[in-house]
Amino acid sequence: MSTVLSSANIDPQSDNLDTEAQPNGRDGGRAKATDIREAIEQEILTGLRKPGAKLDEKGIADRFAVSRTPVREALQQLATAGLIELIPHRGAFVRSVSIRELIEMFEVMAELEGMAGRLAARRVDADMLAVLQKRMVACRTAAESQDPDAYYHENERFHRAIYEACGNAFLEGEAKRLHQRLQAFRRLQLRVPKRIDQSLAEHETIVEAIDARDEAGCEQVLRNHILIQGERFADFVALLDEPATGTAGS
Amino acid sequence: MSTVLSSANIDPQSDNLDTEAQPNGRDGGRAKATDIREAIEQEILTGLRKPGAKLDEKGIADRFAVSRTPVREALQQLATAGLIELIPHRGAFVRSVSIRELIEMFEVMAELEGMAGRLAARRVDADMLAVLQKRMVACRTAAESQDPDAYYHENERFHRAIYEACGNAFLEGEAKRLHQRLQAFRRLQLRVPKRIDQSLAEHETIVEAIDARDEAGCEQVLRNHILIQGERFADFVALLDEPATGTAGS
DNA sequence: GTCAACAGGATTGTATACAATTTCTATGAG
DNA sequence: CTCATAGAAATTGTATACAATCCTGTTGAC
Repeated sequence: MSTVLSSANIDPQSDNLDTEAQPNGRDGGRAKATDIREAIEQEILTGLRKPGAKLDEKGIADRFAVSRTPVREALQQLATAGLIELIPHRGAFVRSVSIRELIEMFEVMAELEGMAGRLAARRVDADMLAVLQKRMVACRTAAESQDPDAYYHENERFHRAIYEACGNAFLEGEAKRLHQRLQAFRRLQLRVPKRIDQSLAEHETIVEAIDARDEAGCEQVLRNHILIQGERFADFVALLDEPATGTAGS
Repeated sequence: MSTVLSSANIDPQSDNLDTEAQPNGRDGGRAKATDIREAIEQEILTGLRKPGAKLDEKGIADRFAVSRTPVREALQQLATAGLIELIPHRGAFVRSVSIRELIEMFEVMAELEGMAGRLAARRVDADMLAVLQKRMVACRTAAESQDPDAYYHENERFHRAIYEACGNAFLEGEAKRLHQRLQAFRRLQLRVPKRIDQSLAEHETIVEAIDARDEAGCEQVLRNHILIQGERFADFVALLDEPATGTAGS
């Protein structure tokens, strides 16, 4: 199975992660299946629930003060989305993402992003271009503030703007889905010192290419923009390797 | 909402499509949630269940001789996969695919296929190449038999072989998923008279490109190979237009 | 001391019961 | 005759109960 990121068996993780982890706002809207799905999804993507960790139905049900029924529906959805694995009669487990699979995902992401950029360069109108430029400026501001989290956020919005500009709603959906799936890793990746400056420079090049209606150029830059993240990330994990690695047995 | 393919309101479709439509084989293995999902999925993809048609929980449950619980789980999965739409307190409906969305999906499919071809040309080994050639020959045999269904089947296997040869398991999964999603439309598309011959010729070009390790060439041919299907299909529906079109209001 | 077999407990999968919401139908006003 | 409204029937969403399966700890044979 090769190396795996971020092990489970660190903490039994009693599944009542927090007593305060109530759904949305006060109990105004009782937790529906969708709320539960989103909550757990977020916990997985942010790394709160570690790969390999088991998701206890009863525990989650108790935490949200509902029965197991809506919890199971949420788990079904998460399984179809590929975030967890549902083993019959054994339970639900956060899927372990191997380095290999992660690189593969970045490879596909790069292709989709490149495609979105190419289409955006072909189809963008004045309004959309203005939005993109605005998002890019926001990225620059965030970068200057030297706050990785702020940049992370603006970077997110910038890329989503590109998806939206591509004029292909289906592609937009697929790209957002995969983007979200990778978000936890992308975040880590931005810690690398000079990466933010480089990322920002690439953003500028991307917007210029779209402005110039340079389809091939935009595709190329955008694709590399993502691929670099994948490679950098691979380097990153190759460096630590031991610490948080190896789920079952290294 | 623009034009939509294949309307629902043709037949109440009493949801007991068939009394004989029992699950797998005899009742040896009782119908689990997965079986139900696959059965319904197939019914949707083959066009048996038409876009907009409602999926009655109780009806399906009765048909498979189970309670509503596993049926609901199956529906959840299908909703996440994008095949049906789950409207709260209203029920599950087969998603209507607009022509626009369909073209968008073909556009993405073309990109993924092109990518798979490019990677296959880069990474293929002797064994995989042999498999591809074998699949291609099988396509030729089927084409010569003038049997659209036979060709459809072999065509399916040929494309899956390319996905498997690309060396990116994640891409392979995504491509197969989308491919399956489009299978119903692809099938229709092959009815066009000379399309099979042309498709076969393209297959031969693709294998040659992979054999020659011509990444760019293979990507190009494969991408067009899919895009043509999308365009042809758009032409196709534009032709009929009226007959089986328009779900809510034209 | 090690390993296999078995019983008990715990957890998942399914069925049934009930609550919440929507849709259909009938009634009556305008 | 049309439309709005109220109530009944049907359907979805959730909770609870039960069945099937798996995990754990103990016992006993070798």
